Amino acid sequence: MDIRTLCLGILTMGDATGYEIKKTFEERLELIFHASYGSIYPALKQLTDEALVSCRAEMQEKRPDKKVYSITASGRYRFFDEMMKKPGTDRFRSEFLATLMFAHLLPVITVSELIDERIADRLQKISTLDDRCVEKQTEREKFLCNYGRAIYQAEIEYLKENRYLLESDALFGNRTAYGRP
Amino acid sequence: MDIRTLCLGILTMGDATGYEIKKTFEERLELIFHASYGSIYPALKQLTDEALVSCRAEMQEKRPDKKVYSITASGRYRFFDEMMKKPGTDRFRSEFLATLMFAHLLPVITVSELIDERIADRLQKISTLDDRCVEKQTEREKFLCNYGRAIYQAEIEYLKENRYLLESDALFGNRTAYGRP
DNA sequence: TTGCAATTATATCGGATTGATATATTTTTT
DNA sequence: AAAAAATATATCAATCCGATATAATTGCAA
Repeated sequence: MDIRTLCLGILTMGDATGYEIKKTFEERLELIFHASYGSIYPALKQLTDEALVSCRAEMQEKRPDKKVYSITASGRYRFFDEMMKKPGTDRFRSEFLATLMFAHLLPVITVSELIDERIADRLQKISTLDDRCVEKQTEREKFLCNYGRAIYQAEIEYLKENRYLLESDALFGNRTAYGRP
Repeated sequence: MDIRTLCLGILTMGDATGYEIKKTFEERLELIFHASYGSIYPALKQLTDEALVSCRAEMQEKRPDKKVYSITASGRYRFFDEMMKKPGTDRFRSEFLATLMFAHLLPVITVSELIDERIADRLQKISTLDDRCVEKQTEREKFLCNYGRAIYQAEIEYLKENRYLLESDALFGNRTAYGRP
């Protein structure tokens, strides 16, 4: 499953411009998939070439033309076929966790601050999800909102209960700052 | 933080070949960061050019030479500097969740099987983590193991308790298979 | 009211990364 | 004895990210 497929999926929810698709990725698919303009615009071009989406240009006075994309019938079939494939494995990259992996090479204070900030960030994310979840939405979107909530909450609890392990580990390993005690 | 930096980090734990670094990514950093040969070998080449790692070739009879990499003093300094930077945001991509987002376009049975398989997969992952966690390891690695465990467990519980939301949603939305009821 | 930041909108480019593939020998399992 | 898995390095096309360029509009605070 690539960005092209996800763009098709977003277009099953209604016509949209490239800009709006990007916003959908940010606002509703943040927990699920990331995509940047650098992949969305070329994806839409390719999909248009393959006739999986159609594109109408809405002229606007004194504004660049808005290109509104619609999914075509063959686009819907293609999307369905893609969805029926077994999903590939998750791809995850966390610089935060990578840093914790080497906590013993860092000053204790840095590790503590890092964890504090992470907890604050997760709380922030939960509150954003809560706001978005009360709005009118499908059951599916509520499901995904609360899914994110549950995972973030579990992370916060784990960090609070176990941070001392890293903070004391760093204390002992930190006789010099460069990993050679 | 890029693959180069992570390779440096792995080399702070001891000398290794490209092959061994790949195994470390798979076995110990699976929860954190993904990297393939296509990025690891070029990374090691670049790091060597910058003298952040050194490389000695161990001749082996009737086997390709093993290239064993060691981190240099300037490599350690560089790694420390990178670790002191604020970590960037997590990057996540889940085809599983993306599929759930469009559960209403799929047959109910498919959604159910998908969730069953996901739960089975998470249980499998927990059991692998458990095996690995009992082995001799640092506090940090135990912390990360149990972190993964906590997140996977939270996911399983959430799926079990809320799957009915998607399964009934699919039931209602599934009058035709292509998203046009 | 004026000026500045944010939003709407499209697009491209270099660089990073993936997943597949090629090659070749040894060890382990069947 | 044969097949599969592990050890080991390396490259390539395709994909994707983050930054940047461009440009007009809207909203808000000084």
